[in-house]
Amino acid sequence: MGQQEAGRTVTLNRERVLTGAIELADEIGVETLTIRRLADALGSKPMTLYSHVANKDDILDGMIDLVFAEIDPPPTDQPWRVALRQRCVSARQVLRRHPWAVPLMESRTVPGPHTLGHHDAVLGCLRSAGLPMAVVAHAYAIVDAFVYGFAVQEASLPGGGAGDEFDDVIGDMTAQLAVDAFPNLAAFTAEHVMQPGYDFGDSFEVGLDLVLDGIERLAGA
Amino acid sequence: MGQQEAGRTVTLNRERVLTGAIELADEIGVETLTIRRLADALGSKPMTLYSHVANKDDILDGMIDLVFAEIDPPPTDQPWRVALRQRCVSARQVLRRHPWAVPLMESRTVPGPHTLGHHDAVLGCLRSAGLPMAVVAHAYAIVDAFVYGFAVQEASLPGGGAGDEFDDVIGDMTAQLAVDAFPNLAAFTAEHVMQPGYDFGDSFEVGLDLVLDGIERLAGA
DNA sequence: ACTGCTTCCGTACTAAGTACGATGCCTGAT
DNA sequence: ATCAGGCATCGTACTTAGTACGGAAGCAGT
Repeated sequence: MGQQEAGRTVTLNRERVLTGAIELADEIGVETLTIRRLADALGSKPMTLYSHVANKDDILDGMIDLVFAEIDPPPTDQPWRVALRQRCVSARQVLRRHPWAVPLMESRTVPGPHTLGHHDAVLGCLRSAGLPMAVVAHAYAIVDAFVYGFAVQEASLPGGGAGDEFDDVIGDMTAQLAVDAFPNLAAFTAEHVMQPGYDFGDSFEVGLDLVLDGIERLAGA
Repeated sequence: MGQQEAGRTVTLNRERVLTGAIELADEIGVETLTIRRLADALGSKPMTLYSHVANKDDILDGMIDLVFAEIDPPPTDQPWRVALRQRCVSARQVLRRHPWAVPLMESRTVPGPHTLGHHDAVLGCLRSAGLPMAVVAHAYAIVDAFVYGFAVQEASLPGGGAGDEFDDVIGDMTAQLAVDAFPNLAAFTAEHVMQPGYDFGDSFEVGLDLVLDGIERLAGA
């Protein structure tokens, strides 16, 4: 069993298929992730994977579940705000590693065990703080909306973060028709985005704290 | 020219292809949206579409751009907070009509004219309010993160909103192993989600106002 | 009616998911 | 040591999807 090269070890199993799929998706994206390419990356053959997973959807579901497994749950020995903040920062890091994850979530409606466990932990964090259920519900929905939404925006940014081609794209765009047709966009780009030191990601913690402030205020009422 | 049935009118053009694609995607989702099915829906043939669009990616890009065109820009005769709120509510409605839109955005990096125009209008709303550029940047990033993220979550909810199958899914899940393994999730579901009158969507305006509060506070500093 | 353009579409090639059945290695019993 | 059974692996092939290519069909202007 096993294979000749590429994949390091012996027998394939579900776990190995899924982690391989995640690594491949990180490299080439989910759109271009195919069973054949995945099999190649694992040093295996397409049909072999089907002994360990039901079908491609099963792989996709499993990938999402493993992504949730990567997110640190909120620590239980901290006040809820601190704990929730930590898990959000962790979530953001994970989603940055796997930019395909949030969009994929839209189509997967059956949550896996790690996903459920993670949600359970977050709800536990909020519930044990004594917040009323209605506030817990709002808090979770709002905080995750922000985290997921920020992740989507970061994912759709050109470039991996280097900024070179990003500047090029924006530069070209600006030079063309943008200045006349889209004056605000042009000014914003020139006066802010193109300035040294600008980093879209800086808005994350600003927004997160702002959201947590709001939740806290909600809890007070 | 034209065709025998289905599609209403005569000659095909880019616009008709794109709106047809959007309608089809609303019905069957983007995943299952194929050139062949789209051609069928338009009463045409696969290859015919290629005289009006470059390829499938071009269709996808065009769909996203039309979605942005559907979102009402912030009214210019209102204070920024009111104006921004209105455009966010509009955006949320549009993204609810087109649940596939946000996930699709992740993979499209070339914005179309309507997209640029919309962004320009929102930036104009914030800039004309006299907010400093840094605040404008944070505000836009944070507000849109929330709007997009909320849309993704709503899209991944089971059921279209009827709630029947939603309850079934959750009910089954709860009944199984959930109560022991995921006590917080179980309690949350039983005590809150399953209660009559619960609507996930209610968190949107709560969150939106909370975010806008935060932005306002940011602007004050 | 003829030329040429625009629009359309029939055919066919390639990539991708995956059903089916065969092959070959490993284990435990003789 | 040999052999039967089982399981992981894979070769083949069918189906669906994107799309290149070249031809046909309707219309304008001469």
